[in-house]
Amino acid sequence: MATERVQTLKALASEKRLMILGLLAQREYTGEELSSILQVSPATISHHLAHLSRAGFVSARAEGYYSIYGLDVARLQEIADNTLSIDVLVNRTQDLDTDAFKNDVIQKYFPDGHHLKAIPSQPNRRKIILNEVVQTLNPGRAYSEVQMFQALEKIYHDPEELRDVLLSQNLISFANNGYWRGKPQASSSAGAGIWD
Amino acid sequence: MATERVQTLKALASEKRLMILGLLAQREYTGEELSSILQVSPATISHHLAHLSRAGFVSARAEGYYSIYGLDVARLQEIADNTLSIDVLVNRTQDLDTDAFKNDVIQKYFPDGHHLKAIPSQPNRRKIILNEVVQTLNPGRAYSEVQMFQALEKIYHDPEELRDVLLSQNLISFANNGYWRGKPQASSSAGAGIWD
DNA sequence: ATATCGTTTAGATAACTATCTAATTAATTA
DNA sequence: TAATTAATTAGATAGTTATCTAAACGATAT
Repeated sequence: MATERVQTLKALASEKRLMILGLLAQREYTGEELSSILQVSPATISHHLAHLSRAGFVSARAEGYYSIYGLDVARLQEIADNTLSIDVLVNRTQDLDTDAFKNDVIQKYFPDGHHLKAIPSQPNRRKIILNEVVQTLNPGRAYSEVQMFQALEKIYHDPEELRDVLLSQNLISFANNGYWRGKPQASSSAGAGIWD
Repeated sequence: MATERVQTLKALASEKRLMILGLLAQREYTGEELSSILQVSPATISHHLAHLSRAGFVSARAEGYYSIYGLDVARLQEIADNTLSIDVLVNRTQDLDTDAFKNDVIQKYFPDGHHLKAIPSQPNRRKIILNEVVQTLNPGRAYSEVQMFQALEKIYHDPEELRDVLLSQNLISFANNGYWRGKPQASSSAGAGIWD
């Protein structure tokens, strides 16, 4: 079943029902009157009114064997204000996994979770994947040429290509004789022995 | 085909499409991203976006072989303000024949257009029919007992009953020795010879 | 009491909608 | 040029909805 807000909008998304609302906005009507005016059977009118009633737009009052229907004007305004506001729409996306696309891409390029199958050519995929690769590097230290090679070798069959791509995207940098994740760290007068 | 306003509301009356609107309210998305997040095929996303696009809520911009979709915030507000306002709803009832019920009743009780089949027992039908009967009387003159009998005899098989019912509903009155349609006319010193 | 009346419910059917897969298109990359 | 990619369109199917007729219901009228 659909959620309440969709049921509410579906109640409105019907020519006949909008006409009923328009009529009830002017005065109360019985079912048989609506049936004559809208040229549909009483059963169909009953169906439409039940729909509108469920959504809270109209209320019925019994009088003899008549049901007399009236419009709840405030409810209409409430819908216009609340159901279609940006805030409400945004709020209802909270349950969604907005990282789904990112995760799908990662899943596809790291089928086993560790080894990169290929470097994506499309910029959006490439950005996601390279960002994932760079997570495996330590941001606080320098990598020698060999160390970077060894680190990337675990991930990809062509470490040098991967390194060059990371460089070109400014995800790693080269400074003070070493590679760094992101921008180079403020060097504490680097010398021999910084390669742990 | 449904009217434009119904198409617009139908575009909104869908959980998936409301979610798309909620997402697009936050930033632009491509179709494939929406496909991942909402867990439906790209074809289905395309279908939903076409729907929203037709209703004017989203617009697409091509970038490479991507379509990048964005939300028209003003359009949402416009819908909330215009489609669901009482004034608009009332306006759209102008095309309806709001006398349809009355006409149906008249048709049913005057099958040949002239002779009243029966006096309805339900107040709403009775009111319509008696009002129709009284139209056949001249408002500017007095009717003698016999004249009233003759006038109603043309319409109904029991003129006396009809006359009494009209009297009880105050649709005719008795004053200055004669019957009048509605309230009695200011008599110009009535005497013999007023029975034309 | 019996019949009548407006409404509602049940059941059936036709029209519509959401969704998928497959084919097509337009653009990009190798 | 050939292969890949995202988007769209076409066609099929399952689920939903609008509408009708007929039956059931609750109240009124004869």
